[in-house]
Amino acid sequence: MKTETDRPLNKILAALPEEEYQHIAPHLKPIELISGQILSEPEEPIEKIYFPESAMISLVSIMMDGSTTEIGLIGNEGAIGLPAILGGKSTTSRSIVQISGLALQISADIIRQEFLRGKKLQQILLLYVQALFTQVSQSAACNRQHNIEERLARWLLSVHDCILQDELPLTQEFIANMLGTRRSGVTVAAGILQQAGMISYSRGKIKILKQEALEETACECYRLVQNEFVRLLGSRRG
Amino acid sequence: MKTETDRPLNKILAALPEEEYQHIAPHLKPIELISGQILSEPEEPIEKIYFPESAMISLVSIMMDGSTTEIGLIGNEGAIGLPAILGGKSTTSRSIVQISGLALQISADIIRQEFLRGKKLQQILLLYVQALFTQVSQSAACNRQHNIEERLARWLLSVHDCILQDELPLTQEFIANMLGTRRSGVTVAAGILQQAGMISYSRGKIKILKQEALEETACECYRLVQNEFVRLLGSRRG
DNA sequence: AAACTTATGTACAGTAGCGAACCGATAAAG
DNA sequence: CTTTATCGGTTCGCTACTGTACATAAGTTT
Repeated sequence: MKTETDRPLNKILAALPEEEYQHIAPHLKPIELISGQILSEPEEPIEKIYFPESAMISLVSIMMDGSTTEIGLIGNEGAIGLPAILGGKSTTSRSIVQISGLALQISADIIRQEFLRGKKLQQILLLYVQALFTQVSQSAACNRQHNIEERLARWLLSVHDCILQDELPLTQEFIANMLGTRRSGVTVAAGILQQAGMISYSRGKIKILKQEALEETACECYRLVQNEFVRLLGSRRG
Repeated sequence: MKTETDRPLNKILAALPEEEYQHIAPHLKPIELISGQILSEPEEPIEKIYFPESAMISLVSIMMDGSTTEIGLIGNEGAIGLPAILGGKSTTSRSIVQISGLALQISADIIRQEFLRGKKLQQILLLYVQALFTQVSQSAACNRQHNIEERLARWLLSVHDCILQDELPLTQEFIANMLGTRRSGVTVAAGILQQAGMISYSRGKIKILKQEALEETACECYRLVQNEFVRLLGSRRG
């Protein structure tokens, strides 16, 4: 009688056939990630890959003047440290934990080795690369075309999808760093959403009250990216 | 006595070992691409991959209101149609020829087959995916943080690097569609650059006069992406 | 309870870029 | 050579957002 192992919440790992999962399972190490923790800095060699279980991580671009802009958002549908697979060994962005939670850590070498076997893991990871690519692309256009209110709504929905809780531990200052705007700009936009009853917040705790209304307020980018995640990976995410 | 084949200008193809190149060479078909020509639309299945020789292609995001924003720029250092390799079969963006020239066309199936053999072609293409990813990421942040003048200078330098001519056949209208701004905004920014003697233009022909001065005017994104291309692929590009 | 820290609310002048229009210049077409 | 189309220059009121500053409120520490 064959025993099936309990599978992680992480969608990539969960989608692997038993045989492949067994290859890497012994090397997966559960790690508690804490909000604000930095997993990697620009130019820094990437030694570990993380598969989020309940944590949420942002990829952030940092300009010379110190301003920051989020370029990607990763929850349990994805993985941090793709350059280890693509071969570049480092990135030009920072990986920072946005929302505390668990992740499974594994050595970059081991995952790359398994990737190079060319089986299901490779297939899924490449599809995920494309999904993330779409997300980043859309953000590039979104940052150019949409205003703070639309982008804030989009972003809140995306985070909500990532962690599946109705209360998000996020200060406006933090959000401003992600959206690449002033904190006061976030206050104003958030005020409008709150006035309309879509969210409520106080001191770093934001509650999503009306998901549908938020989706109407958000720009088209939310839906577009979400659809592409579903198409490519068969699951939600914006 | 073994005959080495003449190699394409395209950097990816040029970097392949002879044996691998011979696998795909018979299937490469030279195609003349004409400015304005659309290689693929959002959601459209990708059947062909293009390796630019002298042409330049832009990846463009199109919003529902018709506004466009360039998210990526591809010259002879790269390839169009990566989703064929990543497995997604289509993109959410448009591939449009910006500057006429030659490209080598090949069926997506054949390149994917060769890619899956897991040799040098895979290695190079994955590195290129990362390089392009960096470019798009940086554009996302750049679109948020930098003004038209800086972005225009960056963009002109990037195009210049892509096609290696000092005269660029580009109307301001076209550029505006790439930068995601009004045409009149481009006119003003271009006017400043021309006043400063960095460029000159008339009726769709832009000349780069002072590369160095342009680089000082451009935002840091130009250098950063260029450096990353060099690091990953050993060649210039912004 | 007082002092401090952190998060949020608000205000306001200044600016970049939008949106739209119009005009002139140059090139292409008849 | 005249007409037409395209491209670039310019203007102008308008808006969103910046940059900065200060005020209030809710937690935290002492």
